[in-house]
Amino acid sequence: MTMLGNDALWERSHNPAEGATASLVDVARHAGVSPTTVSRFFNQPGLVRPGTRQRIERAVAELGYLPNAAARALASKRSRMVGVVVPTLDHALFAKALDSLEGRLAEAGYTLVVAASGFDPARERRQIESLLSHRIDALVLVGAARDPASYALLEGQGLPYVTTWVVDEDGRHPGVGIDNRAAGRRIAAYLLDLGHRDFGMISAETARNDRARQRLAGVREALEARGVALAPERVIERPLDLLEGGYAFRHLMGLSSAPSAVICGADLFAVGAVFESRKLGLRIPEEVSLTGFDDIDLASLTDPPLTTLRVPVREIGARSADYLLKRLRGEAVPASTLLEVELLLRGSTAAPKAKEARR
Amino acid sequence: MTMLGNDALWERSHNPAEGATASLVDVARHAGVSPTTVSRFFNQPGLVRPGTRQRIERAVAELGYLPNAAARALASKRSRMVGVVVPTLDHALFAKALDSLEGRLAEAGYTLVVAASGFDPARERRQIESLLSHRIDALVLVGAARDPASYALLEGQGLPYVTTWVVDEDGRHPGVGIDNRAAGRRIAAYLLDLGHRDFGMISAETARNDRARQRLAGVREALEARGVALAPERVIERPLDLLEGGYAFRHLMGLSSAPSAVICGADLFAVGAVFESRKLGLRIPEEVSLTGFDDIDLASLTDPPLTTLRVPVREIGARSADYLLKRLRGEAVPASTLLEVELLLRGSTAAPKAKEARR
DNA sequence: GAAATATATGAAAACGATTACAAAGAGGGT
DNA sequence: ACCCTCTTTGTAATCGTTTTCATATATTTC
Repeated sequence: MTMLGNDALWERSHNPAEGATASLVDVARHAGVSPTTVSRFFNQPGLVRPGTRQRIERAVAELGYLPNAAARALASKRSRMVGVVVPTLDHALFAKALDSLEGRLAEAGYTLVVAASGFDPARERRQIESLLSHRIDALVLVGAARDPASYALLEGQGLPYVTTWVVDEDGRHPGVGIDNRAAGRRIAAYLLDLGHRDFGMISAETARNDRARQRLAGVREALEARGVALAPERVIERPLDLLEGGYAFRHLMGLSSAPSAVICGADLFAVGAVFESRKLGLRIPEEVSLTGFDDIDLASLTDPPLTTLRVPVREIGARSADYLLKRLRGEAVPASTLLEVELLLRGSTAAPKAKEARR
Repeated sequence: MTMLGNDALWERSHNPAEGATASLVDVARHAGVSPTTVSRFFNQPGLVRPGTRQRIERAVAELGYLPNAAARALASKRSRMVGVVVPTLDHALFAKALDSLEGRLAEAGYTLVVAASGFDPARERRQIESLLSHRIDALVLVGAARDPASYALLEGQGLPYVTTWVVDEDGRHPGVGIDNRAAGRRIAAYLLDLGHRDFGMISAETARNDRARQRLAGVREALEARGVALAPERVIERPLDLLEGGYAFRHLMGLSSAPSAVICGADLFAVGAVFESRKLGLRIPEEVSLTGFDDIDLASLTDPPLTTLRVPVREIGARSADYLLKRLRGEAVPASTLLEVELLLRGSTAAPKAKEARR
């Protein structure tokens, strides 16, 4: 290790290769300017003269300087991090929404901090606390039903946040999503129009999932409006999973009077049901109509392809990001964004068999 | 708003409801102890007397105090955040691995910071810089192929990290994953043993994906070892997507001499191929054998179910977390963890048609 | 009951940025 | 030349913790 004596300043451990990460002060010294100027160089480069800018640039490169986000956050009270709490990452739709969310945020210089709640409100609250502790600048949540304490926390901090997948009916909380209840009504109405009167439904667990709850409620509403009942034993609630969809379908079709149409609260269930139908030797849609929800990739590939409601998942992520970014910039924003769901008519639905079409 | 004069200390804006988040100093004052003690209360509660502890507990509750992680990170040089850069979140396997990673880390009090690289090494490097800037305590990466500058950064900082899905052959980088090359050999050997000699392969884009590259290399090795060639036009590289698998399969089966076995570098391709086979009127495995890779949920549900190699995805996430947590605790850890892949023989493979079984 | 050892607490200096506020230089008008 | 304004740079306080190190208060020990 040769030492040439001409590098003037060597006050502390000034060795860049040492892993002793350089600080802004080191950069300033190296460039022969004040720390303030270096800070400006990063935050409002326009305010620093081109010549100075170059010297700083060089110092930064030579020292391999990386700003310390913690110090930054502490001093500026902005962390440039956005938090998100999803029920689970192990679900294509959440992951897809996250992907577009992350993309938009990264473009804007924000980093995404992720936590999973496992559909548990108490755990969600703890995750929110943890994120708040990290002083995130904004927060993305899924669904509207949660521990009131969670909302209290957010409002107490005045933190910008959005609820996604849903739009709060009372407009109390900003949201980017769809009207799950209306969507439920829509798919039920479609099947009613086809002539169906005997329904079964496969739903995610409504106790822990307000989207599922609303979809089910919408279906119920539409049926009741036409005087059709949906008996409790015709509604199967299961954890969201391909295989569970198959089991539930088998159960429904095994009832003494089997439904002529099965509404699934998620495509995953419906896909499972399609596979199961083959094992059962039941033809879809001839013997039973089947509908999904979400329009995952698979939905169009099954045999028959699924009639379903398309939920604009990536758009939910992107719009949530946009909403928060605008709020962070202090721009005005609509409280909520209601996205359209599209009814996709494919091969899994048809009029009920003649013998069933009463009335 | 009533004001009773008996709350002695009211020096600054001491209003908890105000959203003016209380600081540790506020808590200390409120509890009548020094900031040091409050800090201890959080970090080494054993060192503070039960009586004092209770007073602090109450002060914390009354003020709704949330520690400021930025300040904590700054002072302690530990952020309690772990970073991860995945190619994309829009892929069930990465999401699933992330889910188990997040779970393990959250248990241990660490928060997960997520970034996506879009399979672009330059973007990955930038994401790593951003994460380093946030002073993450550890980092999870996917795959082994990346901008050397990225590794330089990590080593320069002395940051604990793991590469996942792969295990570096030369042991230069700690890894938790499988031996993709050996897996490729394995599936090819199995098909060779069945008597196949005409192969096609559907692979993700090897230029951007070292896992795919290794799987392909493994297949090639096994074939060449038995004197079987894999012509370039028999290898289709496509973005990882269900539909692309179908297109590629159609293309392969349309070649003047179609392969008797198609090896897919991912189940997603294979599932797409199964759907496509139906459209083409090609029977699997009678007319063509098909294999997948990964064992996603769907793989066992298609008709026929897929012969594939099971990759222990959740275990990759969990073990990565364990590895990093141990390193963070300063415990000794094996440099790399090689996980087993399991060959699952299902219905999509069979001996080639007699006319083809030469030799 | 005094000395020695634990156990609990505190004072004050970091940590590495940002940000008012102040000051110095540059350019323009008269 | 002189004053004024605009641009560019610098000084010093601040953000909310952790962390030495020192000190005061219990608890043993003999």
